[in-house]
Amino acid sequence: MLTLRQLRYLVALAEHGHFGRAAAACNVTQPALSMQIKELEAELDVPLVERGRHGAILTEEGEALAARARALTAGVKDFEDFARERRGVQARRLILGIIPSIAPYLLPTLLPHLQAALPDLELKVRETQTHTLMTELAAGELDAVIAALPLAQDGIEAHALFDDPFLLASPSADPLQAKDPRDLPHDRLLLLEEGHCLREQALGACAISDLSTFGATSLTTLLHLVASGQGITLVPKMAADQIADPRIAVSRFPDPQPHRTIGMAWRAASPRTRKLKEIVRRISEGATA
Amino acid sequence: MLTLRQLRYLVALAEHGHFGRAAAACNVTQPALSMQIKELEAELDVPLVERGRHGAILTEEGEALAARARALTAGVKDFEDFARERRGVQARRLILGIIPSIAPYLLPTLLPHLQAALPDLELKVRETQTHTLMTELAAGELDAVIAALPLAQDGIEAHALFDDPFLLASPSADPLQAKDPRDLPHDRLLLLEEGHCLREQALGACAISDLSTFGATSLTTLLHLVASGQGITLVPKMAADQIADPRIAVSRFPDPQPHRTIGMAWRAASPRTRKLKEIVRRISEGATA
DNA sequence: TAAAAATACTCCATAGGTATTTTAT
DNA sequence: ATAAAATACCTATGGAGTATTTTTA
Repeated sequence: MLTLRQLRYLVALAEHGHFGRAAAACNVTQPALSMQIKELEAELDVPLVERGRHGAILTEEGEALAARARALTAGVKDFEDFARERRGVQARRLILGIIPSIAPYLLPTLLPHLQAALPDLELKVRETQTHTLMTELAAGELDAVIAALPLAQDGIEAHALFDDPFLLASPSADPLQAKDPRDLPHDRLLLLEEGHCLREQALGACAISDLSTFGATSLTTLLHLVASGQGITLVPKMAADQIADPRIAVSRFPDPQPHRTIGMAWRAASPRTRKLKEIVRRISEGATA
Repeated sequence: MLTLRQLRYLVALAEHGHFGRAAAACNVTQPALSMQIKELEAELDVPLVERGRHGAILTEEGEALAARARALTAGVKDFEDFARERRGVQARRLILGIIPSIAPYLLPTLLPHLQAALPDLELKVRETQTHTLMTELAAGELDAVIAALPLAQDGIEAHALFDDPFLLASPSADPLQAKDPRDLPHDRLLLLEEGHCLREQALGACAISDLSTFGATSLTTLLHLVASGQGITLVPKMAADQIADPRIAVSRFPDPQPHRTIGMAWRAASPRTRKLKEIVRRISEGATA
């Protein structure tokens, strides 16, 4: 008979790729975890992990099953939280994931606002790229994620918060007036590195399918490059509003302005759905006001 | 630490409302199940069940948690099936739920057709009302459900199969020509009893919010009543096509014809998604051809 | 007072720990 | 040669069984 323990261990193993470390993460010894994984493989009659000198790497089936196991353990977490919520001792802590291109601009206004409106809420924030955030959200490590839409996927629901238009940043020494984003000089366009959603969104706005130039690792770096005259880039309005460097010229595109929609996502089964919707309401009201 | 066993027992208890019978269903003794439920209550710190002379009835929290537990255990079942599917020994058995107002008309053509097209499929059919079917689907007791849309809900996805128009059945002795369904004489309208989706759909088509007349328990009974001149009713075309009784006059409504859309639903996490989509494709092609 | 669930207890399966061996690079 | 995982073996926990008591309608 399959047990939750086996699923938890599988998730840990997938996470760490190493029996010893996975075991440590579960507060058990390595043989204990090894045995349970072995047991799981026997029960399912599927090899889940390839053992090797450099730790454990999951087979294709192992990965697929680990993903499902993650969803299941997250579901169990929600089950427990739900019970806690019901008995009145609602979990005050809410762990929120935000992408780096929003966090520094949204949080300074958002945190005090939420703190005042929902004083019995202890917000914890984590900041990384969309992909990682969504994995962690699905695994129940985060309660909600704020990032650019679309975010909905299996078991995850997303709600729009506000639109964030893209502006054009160019060197003041050689300024460029924003017109049709599709007519921007590709060879001067600077972007973030692969994996940042901002890169994909900017490419989308410019109707470029691929650009093989080097990618910066942060928006700040990108703006430094623009300031020093190395090229132009697209900046979300939230970020553009805070540019103080006189060497950067910011210009608005004519309508229809290219933009991304920022939204918030959470597990559809989350027991905090009500509170999360409340937060969505407050943020989107705050944004339009 | 929460265990799957506890969730399974909770589901069984919710199902049977009786510790002894729930235990029997789990192939354990009554004290074993009692202890686990007690343990679960202690862990969650929530009373789940009210013990009484007439068995066990779940508290409000108990019901809510049992519903979640059902979804979780279904997820675990899917996890196991997924592994089986992966290792090639795909489950051939597929348990399909169909509502009574479709089954007798769809199955005779559908079953041979599917049998021929997918010979490695062993279909088992269960026939009850939509509500029961959807509960069983969510609990993993069924693999798919064919009923009138909308069926989508949390964790369940649904696809349209075909439209099924409503026709008007009236006594041949006193026939009524189908015109606007909203103009039908309410006092002559006969319907199924509460809980049958056909009743709600018919009421919807006629734009009636409520009708306090007695309800028949099956479409056949309903048609007998019409045949004997007791009133009129709406019949799905599938059923109407098979009416042989000369005492019943069937007439088609002018466009836009009132209709219901028949669809198929399954758990979004089902490992059989591919095969189920294949079935949807075959049925909807068969319907339009 | 009788059906249903809880308790008392005993037993055994199994998860986990420590020590050690095997494996793969 | 050495890190990593498997194996061997022991212990202890806890889940399940039988027998019995308590509860409640």
